[in-house]
Amino acid sequence: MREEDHMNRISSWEDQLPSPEELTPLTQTLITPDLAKAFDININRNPSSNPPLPPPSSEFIDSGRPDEQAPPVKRPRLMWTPELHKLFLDALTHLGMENAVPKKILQHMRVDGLTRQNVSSHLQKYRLFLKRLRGLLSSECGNASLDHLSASMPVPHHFLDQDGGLSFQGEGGENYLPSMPPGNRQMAAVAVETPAHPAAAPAWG
DNA sequence: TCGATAATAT
DNA sequence: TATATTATCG
Repeated sequence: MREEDHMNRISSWEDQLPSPEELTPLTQTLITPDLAKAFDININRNPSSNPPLPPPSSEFIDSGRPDEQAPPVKRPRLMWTPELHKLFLDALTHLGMENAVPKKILQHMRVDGLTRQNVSSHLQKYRLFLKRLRGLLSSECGNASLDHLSASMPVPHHFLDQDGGLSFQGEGGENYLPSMPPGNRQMAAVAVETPAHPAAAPAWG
């Protein structure tokens, strides 16, 4: 039940996806469908529609205990939902890759329950992703400008694949360009205990 | 203390 | 196997 509920949340963002043409053409020029395919860009799609944002927070971890044994609380595995990743990219876009340090990213995301290490880990994976991306790009077209570009700004994942592989896109018609929502960034990190997915398709990596 | 990288666990 | 978590180093 939990898994389905979770998957339902994911489906919502994709359900409200705008047209690919509405997205910034820059990424489409940068990342070709083949490239996206190379990274196995795929998202679980579910025939259900749920509200964009997941239910309230799980509020794991209670650090309101100065003394006593605090840390024996096992932190469930954090799952980086597309929404979380969007906030992550949003922070990166605003801060810039140069100033994109876990701490600042964490502060910018303002996600309850999210720790700096979570962001650090995700940032590590993301940088690894960009690294591979750059490698492929420079190897393909041998263009150095792409190298600078990907190094100076976060590369949004606006991949589109007709075969079913789809990438991340804005929820309500917004893309990953620097756009600060009014004040609706009250989001909580959701974590699931057990994967329950035998071969869960990776979100973007 | 923080950030980056490597190693480990699930 | 891929991912997040943990550990180690600068």
